[in-house]
Amino acid sequence: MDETDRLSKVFAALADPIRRDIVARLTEGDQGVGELAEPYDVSLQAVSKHLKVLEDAGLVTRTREAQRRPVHLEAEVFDLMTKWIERYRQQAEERFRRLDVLLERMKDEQDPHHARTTTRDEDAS
Amino acid sequence: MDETDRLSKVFAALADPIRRDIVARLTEGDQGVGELAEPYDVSLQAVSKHLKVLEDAGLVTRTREAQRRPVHLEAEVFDLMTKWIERYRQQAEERFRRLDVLLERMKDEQDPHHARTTTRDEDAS
DNA sequence: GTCGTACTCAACCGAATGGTTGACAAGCAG
DNA sequence: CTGCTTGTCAACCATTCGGTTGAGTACGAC
Repeated sequence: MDETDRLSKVFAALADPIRRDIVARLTEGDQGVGELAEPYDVSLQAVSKHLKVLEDAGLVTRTREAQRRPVHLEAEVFDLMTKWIERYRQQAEERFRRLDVLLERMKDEQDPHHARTTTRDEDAS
Repeated sequence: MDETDRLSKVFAALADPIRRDIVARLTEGDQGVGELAEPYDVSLQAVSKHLKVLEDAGLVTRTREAQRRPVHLEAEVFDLMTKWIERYRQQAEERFRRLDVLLERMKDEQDPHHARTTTRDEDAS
């Protein structure tokens, strides 16, 4: 499984509110499937499926401890997302910064053509 | 649309590799639908749909400029994700830090029961 | 061994997703 | 007005997704 694929699975896993909530609650410590399922108005099997999705995304691992199967959060995967987001956020912000500089320069030059249809997109191109 | 809903849509939008790539390319500047569609082996209509998903998630806005409809990246939405991720990442890391302290204390006390079946999950519970 | 606990697996179902093609709309260019 | 460009909308289709119920498995308690 390559990184693109992994990233897709992580984002898809966190697209579901129940799964996001499970991840949130797991930061408090490992929990069994039954405990995790309790707050939601769905069957235990449904939660078991959600956990499989989280596991496939690498967000969670499941071990065995007597009859219980404690679920453990693997927080390192967050890094993958954070890296992706930060990379493009920074690029986007850099672009906006350059745009601001450009606009500032245009203002300084007192450009008489400045009054023409100045849509944001035209400025940015 | 509440924040949970919004977050779900953003994550879902970025779960698709084509949509992630479009977002990445838009950091270079606004682009028309045709330009955006060119690299992918899917129809223009398919890309148009992808853009609608990104727009519904608030990641992108579409304006009109003659026949073209330039697509513009709204980088602020990244913040929503980053906040969510960071919150739980930090909680998770805090928990691991506490766990490390606990383990350290156990070691210091030279606990003679330490040799029993020591799975990672047991340690964490 | 038998019972209860804690789950998972399998089959099914309706809704959503990602793709297609075909028809339509909005705006220049002649 | 006609035609070309640039997209969108609508209908359809196969696959995936999130849920269900029912059966099965793994383990500890008795």
